[in-house]
Amino acid sequence: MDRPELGFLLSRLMREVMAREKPILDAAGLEMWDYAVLSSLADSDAPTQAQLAATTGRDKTRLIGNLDRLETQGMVQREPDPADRRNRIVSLTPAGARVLRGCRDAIEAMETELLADLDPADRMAFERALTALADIGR
Amino acid sequence: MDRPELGFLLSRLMREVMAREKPILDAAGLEMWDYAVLSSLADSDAPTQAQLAATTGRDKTRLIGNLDRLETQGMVQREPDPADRRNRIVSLTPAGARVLRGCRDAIEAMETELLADLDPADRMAFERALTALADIGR
DNA sequence: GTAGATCGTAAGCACACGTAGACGATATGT
DNA sequence: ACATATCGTCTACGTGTGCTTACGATCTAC
Repeated sequence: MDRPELGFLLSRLMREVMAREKPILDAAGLEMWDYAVLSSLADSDAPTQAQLAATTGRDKTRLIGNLDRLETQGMVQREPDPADRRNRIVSLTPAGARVLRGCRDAIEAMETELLADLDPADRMAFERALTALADIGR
Repeated sequence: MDRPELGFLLSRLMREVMAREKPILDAAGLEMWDYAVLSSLADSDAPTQAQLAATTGRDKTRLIGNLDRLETQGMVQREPDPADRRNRIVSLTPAGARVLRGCRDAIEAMETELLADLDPADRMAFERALTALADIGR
């Protein structure tokens, strides 16, 4: 008997998660990538745009458009790096942090509901294993 | 402390899995989608193209090109459905099944290596939970 | 000071995607 | 019989994607 393949299971689950995230982000006026950027911004501090692109997995040149939009929406600000003025340091504004907080709460609630049917021990092992595996690609 | 988000963890892991699958599929001369089609073909029997598109998540019109290529490569055949001649029933040829078998073995080996560092109990719980979760979207 | 690398930005490219529209062949409802 | 719907196919469109190149500003090495 074949073990079902990791890739297929992951893509199916991913599609489901994204489908459930979309209405939440729509309500906040955010694209998927915007949210990824905001979220990554809240975790790492004072990243340059190149670092931000690397951590989010977004192309460096594509990131610019997202930042432009987020900046005009007042959720993000770009400041020159005093240490190296080629860099632009991106940071969350209070408004951006507030929007992000709302989305995160809603998404966390969605996720706990998604995982609710699992056996509690399996659920914790799942989160633990997933966290470990996601760090493999550094 | 925030629980890291499911979507981000999944996308990171997915990227890693796909990166490791790519050389295997390249060696077999298959695209990602080709493999998904072949694999789905091996599991469900006598699907029409519409059903195949639905189970793989591929767009109906995009699937046509993949089937064309796979058919000229002799891995797949399309036959009219005797019960409803509007349908075309897609099936694996022996050659297609052989190529698929090779890829599946290689990918399974890659996956066991990927999961090798997990605690055995966690690994089993992870697979169990992932399988259950992937079925949520039917 | 000069040469070379790096950062953010802009513009262009080729490609994959989903969607929609049309078409012939076929099936179904009345 | 006729109208309507479905299936596979093709074409066209708009969009998102990564990649490449170029540029000015800036830093680093020598």
